[in-house]
Amino acid sequence: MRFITLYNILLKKYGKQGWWPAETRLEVIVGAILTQNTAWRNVEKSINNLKKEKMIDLKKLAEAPEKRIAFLIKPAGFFNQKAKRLKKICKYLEENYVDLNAFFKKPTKTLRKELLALKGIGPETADSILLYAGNHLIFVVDAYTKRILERLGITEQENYEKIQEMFHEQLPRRLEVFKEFHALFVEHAKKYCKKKPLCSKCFLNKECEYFKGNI
DNA sequence: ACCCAGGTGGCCC
DNA sequence: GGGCCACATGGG
Repeated sequence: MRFITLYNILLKKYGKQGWWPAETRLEVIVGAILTQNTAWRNVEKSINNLKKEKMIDLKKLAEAPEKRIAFLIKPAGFFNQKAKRLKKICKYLEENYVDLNAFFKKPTKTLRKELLALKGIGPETADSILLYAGNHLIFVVDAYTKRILERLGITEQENYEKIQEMFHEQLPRRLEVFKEFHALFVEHAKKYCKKKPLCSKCFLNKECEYFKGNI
Protein backbone atom coordinates (compact mmCIF):
# COMPACT_ATOMS: atom_id res chain seq x y z
CA MET A 1 0.00 0.00 0.00
CA ARG A 2 1.38 3.38 -0.99
CA PHE A 3 0.28 6.97 -0.56
CA ILE A 4 -0.65 7.05 -4.22
CA THR A 5 -3.33 4.45 -3.46
CA LEU A 6 -4.83 6.69 -0.78
CA TYR A 7 -4.63 9.56 -3.26
CA ASN A 8 -6.57 7.60 -5.85
CA ILE A 9 -9.21 6.59 -3.30
CA LEU A 10 -9.76 10.20 -2.24
CA LEU A 11 -9.68 11.47 -5.82
CA LYS A 12 -12.33 8.98 -6.83
CA LYS A 13 -14.50 9.92 -3.86
CA TYR A 14 -14.24 13.72 -4.05
CA GLY A 15 -13.06 14.49 -7.58
CA LYS A 16 -10.55 17.10 -8.66
CA GLN A 17 -10.41 20.06 -6.27
CA GLY A 18 -8.63 22.55 -8.52
CA TRP A 19 -6.48 24.07 -5.78
CA TRP A 20 -5.43 26.77 -5.00
CA PRO A 21 -8.55 28.90 -5.58
CA ALA A 22 -6.95 32.23 -6.56
CA GLU A 23 -6.47 34.41 -9.62
CA THR A 24 -2.88 35.48 -9.01
CA ARG A 25 0.28 34.38 -7.24
CA LEU A 26 -0.05 37.19 -4.74
CA GLU A 27 -3.61 36.15 -3.99
CA VAL A 28 -2.29 32.70 -3.07
CA ILE A 29 0.27 34.25 -0.73
CA VAL A 30 -2.31 36.50 0.92
CA GLY A 31 -4.75 33.61 1.28
CA ALA A 32 -2.07 31.34 2.73
CA ILE A 33 -1.37 33.83 5.50
CA LEU A 34 -5.00 34.69 6.18
CA THR A 35 -6.12 31.07 6.42
CA GLN A 36 -3.80 30.27 9.33
CA ASN A 37 -6.02 28.58 11.92
CA THR A 38 -9.01 30.17 10.20
CA ALA A 39 -11.99 28.84 8.25
CA TRP A 40 -11.62 29.50 4.52
CA ARG A 41 -15.05 31.18 4.24
CA ASN A 42 -13.77 33.91 6.54
CA VAL A 43 -10.65 34.26 4.41
CA GLU A 44 -12.82 34.65 1.31
CA LYS A 45 -14.61 37.60 2.84
CA SER A 46 -11.30 39.26 3.61
CA ILE A 47 -9.92 38.58 0.13
CA ASN A 48 -13.07 40.07 -1.37
CA ASN A 49 -12.65 43.18 0.77
CA LEU A 50 -9.07 43.50 -0.45
CA LYS A 51 -10.12 42.93 -4.06
CA LYS A 52 -12.82 45.59 -3.92
CA GLU A 53 -10.16 48.05 -2.84
CA LYS A 54 -7.72 46.77 -5.50
CA MET A 55 -5.37 45.87 -2.65
CA ILE A 56 -4.12 42.53 -3.96
CA ASP A 57 -0.98 44.33 -5.09
CA LEU A 58 2.51 43.97 -3.68
CA LYS A 59 3.28 47.68 -3.65
CA LYS A 60 -0.09 48.71 -2.23
CA LEU A 61 0.04 46.13 0.56
CA ALA A 62 3.63 47.10 1.30
CA GLU A 63 2.70 50.76 1.68
CA ALA A 64 -0.81 50.67 3.14
CA PRO A 65 -1.24 51.58 6.82
CA GLU A 66 -1.44 48.50 9.02
CA LYS A 67 -4.77 49.73 10.37
CA ARG A 68 -6.31 49.80 6.92
CA ILE A 69 -5.18 46.25 6.12
CA ALA A 70 -6.41 45.08 9.53
CA PHE A 71 -9.82 46.64 8.87
CA LEU A 72 -10.17 44.94 5.49
CA ILE A 73 -9.09 41.49 6.70
CA LYS A 74 -11.13 41.59 9.91
CA PRO A 75 -13.33 38.57 9.05
CA ALA A 76 -10.25 36.35 8.91
CA GLY A 77 -9.51 36.84 12.61
CA PHE A 78 -6.12 37.58 14.22
CA PHE A 79 -6.34 40.67 12.03
CA ASN A 80 -3.83 42.80 13.93
CA GLN A 81 -0.96 40.36 13.72
CA LYS A 82 -1.89 39.17 10.23
CA ALA A 83 -1.99 42.76 8.96
CA LYS A 84 1.40 43.54 10.44
CA ARG A 85 2.98 40.37 9.09
CA LEU A 86 1.34 40.57 5.66
CA LYS A 87 2.55 44.13 5.19
CA LYS A 88 6.11 43.23 6.18
CA ILE A 89 6.19 40.20 3.93
CA CYS A 90 4.96 42.23 0.95
CA LYS A 91 7.46 44.95 1.75
CA TYR A 92 10.27 42.41 1.82
CA LEU A 93 9.26 40.92 -1.55
CA GLU A 94 8.70 44.32 -3.10
CA GLU A 95 12.05 45.67 -2.01
CA ASN A 96 14.11 42.62 -2.91
CA TYR A 97 12.62 41.41 -6.20
CA VAL A 98 11.42 43.03 -9.40
CA ASP A 99 8.36 40.80 -9.25
CA LEU A 100 7.09 37.47 -7.91
CA ASN A 101 8.24 35.64 -11.05
CA ALA A 102 11.80 36.64 -10.25
CA PHE A 103 11.35 35.52 -6.65
CA PHE A 104 10.06 32.07 -7.56
CA LYS A 105 12.92 31.45 -10.02
CA LYS A 106 15.28 30.65 -7.13
CA PRO A 107 15.78 27.03 -5.98
CA THR A 108 13.11 25.51 -3.76
CA LYS A 109 15.35 24.98 -0.72
CA THR A 110 16.65 28.53 -0.83
CA LEU A 111 13.15 29.94 -1.12
CA ARG A 112 11.86 27.81 1.73
CA LYS A 113 14.56 29.12 4.05
CA GLU A 114 13.93 32.64 2.89
CA LEU A 115 10.19 32.35 3.52
CA LEU A 116 10.63 30.71 6.93
CA ALA A 117 12.83 33.61 8.00
CA LEU A 118 9.85 35.97 7.63
CA LYS A 119 7.63 36.42 10.68
CA GLY A 120 4.21 35.01 9.95
CA ILE A 121 5.38 32.27 7.63
CA GLY A 122 5.82 28.83 9.18
CA PRO A 123 6.33 25.48 7.41
CA GLU A 124 2.79 25.01 6.14
CA THR A 125 2.44 28.55 4.86
CA ALA A 126 5.88 28.44 3.23
CA ASP A 127 5.12 25.19 1.46
CA SER A 128 1.65 26.34 0.37
CA ILE A 129 3.21 29.43 -1.16
CA LEU A 130 5.94 27.40 -2.85
CA LEU A 131 3.58 24.76 -4.24
CA TYR A 132 0.53 26.79 -5.21
CA ALA A 133 1.97 30.21 -5.99
CA GLY A 134 5.41 29.13 -7.20
CA ASN A 135 4.72 25.73 -8.73
CA HIS A 136 7.59 24.24 -6.74
CA LEU A 137 7.34 20.51 -6.06
CA ILE A 138 6.96 20.42 -2.29
CA PHE A 139 4.27 18.71 -0.22
CA VAL A 140 2.08 20.69 2.17
CA VAL A 141 1.41 19.04 5.53
CA ASP A 142 -1.34 20.54 7.68
CA ALA A 143 -3.23 19.61 10.84
CA TYR A 144 -5.80 17.72 8.76
CA THR A 145 -3.17 15.65 7.01
CA LYS A 146 -1.57 14.70 10.31
CA ARG A 147 -4.93 13.84 11.82
CA ILE A 148 -6.00 11.67 8.90
CA LEU A 149 -2.67 9.82 8.83
CA GLU A 150 -2.89 9.23 12.58
CA ARG A 151 -6.45 7.93 12.37
CA LEU A 152 -5.41 5.63 9.55
CA GLY A 153 -2.65 4.32 11.80
CA ILE A 154 0.04 5.43 9.36
CA THR A 155 1.85 7.93 11.62
CA GLU A 156 1.81 8.97 15.23
CA GLN A 157 2.97 12.43 16.28
CA GLU A 158 5.80 12.68 13.76
CA ASN A 159 7.01 16.20 13.09
CA TYR A 160 6.33 18.23 9.98
CA GLU A 161 9.49 17.52 8.01
CA LYS A 162 9.34 13.81 8.77
CA ILE A 163 5.83 13.49 7.38
CA GLN A 164 6.71 15.64 4.40
CA GLU A 165 9.64 13.32 3.63
CA MET A 166 7.30 10.34 3.48
CA PHE A 167 5.28 12.02 0.75
CA HIS A 168 8.38 13.14 -1.14
CA GLU A 169 9.79 9.62 -1.11
CA GLN A 170 6.63 7.93 -2.29
CA LEU A 171 4.73 10.26 -4.56
CA PRO A 172 5.35 10.66 -8.29
CA ARG A 173 7.07 13.99 -8.87
CA ARG A 174 4.05 15.67 -10.43
CA LEU A 175 2.71 19.07 -9.44
CA GLU A 176 -0.87 18.04 -10.02
CA VAL A 177 -0.59 15.12 -7.59
CA PHE A 178 1.00 17.29 -4.90
CA LYS A 179 -1.57 20.04 -5.33
CA GLU A 180 -4.62 17.83 -5.45
CA PHE A 181 -3.57 15.41 -2.72
CA HIS A 182 -3.28 18.16 -0.11
CA ALA A 183 -6.61 19.62 -1.24
CA LEU A 184 -8.21 16.19 -0.96
CA PHE A 185 -6.93 15.77 2.61
CA VAL A 186 -8.60 19.05 3.51
CA GLU A 187 -11.83 18.12 1.77
CA HIS A 188 -11.93 14.72 3.44
CA ALA A 189 -11.12 16.04 6.92
CA LYS A 190 -13.82 18.69 6.74
CA LYS A 191 -16.38 16.01 6.00
CA TYR A 192 -15.22 13.00 7.97
CA CYS A 193 -12.18 13.64 10.12
CA LYS A 194 -13.22 16.15 12.79
CA LYS A 195 -11.26 16.79 15.94
CA LYS A 196 -13.63 14.71 17.99
CA PRO A 197 -13.23 11.26 16.44
CA LEU A 198 -16.27 10.26 14.40
CA CYS A 199 -14.46 7.54 12.53
CA SER A 200 -17.57 5.40 12.49
CA LYS A 201 -18.99 7.68 9.80
CA CYS A 202 -15.82 7.74 7.72
CA PHE A 203 -15.80 5.66 4.57
CA LEU A 204 -12.07 5.11 5.09
CA ASN A 205 -12.92 3.22 8.26
CA LYS A 206 -12.70 -0.14 6.57
CA GLU A 207 -9.41 0.94 4.99
CA CYS A 208 -7.72 1.67 8.34
CA GLU A 209 -6.58 -1.89 9.00
CA TYR A 210 -5.57 -2.08 5.39
CA PHE A 211 -3.30 0.93 5.64
CA LYS A 212 -1.91 0.20 9.09
CA GLY A 213 1.79 -0.55 8.85
CA ASN A 214 1.63 -0.72 5.08
CA ILE A 215 2.70 2.73 4.03
C1' DA B 1 -22.46 28.42 25.74
C1' DC B 2 -19.36 26.04 24.01
C1' DC B 3 -16.03 24.03 20.05
C1' DC B 4 -13.53 24.57 15.94
C1' DA B 5 -11.12 26.56 11.80
C1' DG B 6 -6.38 24.89 5.41
C1' DG B 7 -0.88 28.15 12.05
C1' DT B 8 2.67 30.99 14.00
C1' DG B 9 5.85 33.10 17.31
C1' DG B 10 7.37 33.71 21.94
C1' DC B 11 8.49 31.83 26.00
C1' DC B 12 9.67 28.03 29.00
C1' DC B 13 12.17 23.81 30.27
C1' DG C 1 13.48 18.93 20.57
C1' DG C 2 8.72 19.56 22.83
C1' DG C 3 4.42 21.96 25.64
C1' DC C 4 1.70 25.94 26.49
C1' DC C 5 -0.23 30.39 25.41
C1' DA C 6 -2.03 34.60 22.75
C1' DC C 7 -3.91 35.93 18.65
C1' DA C 8 -9.92 36.93 17.05
C1' DT C 9 -13.81 36.35 13.75
C1' DG C 10 -17.79 33.54 12.33
C1' DG C 11 -20.36 29.13 11.88
C1' DG C 12 -22.07 24.81 13.80
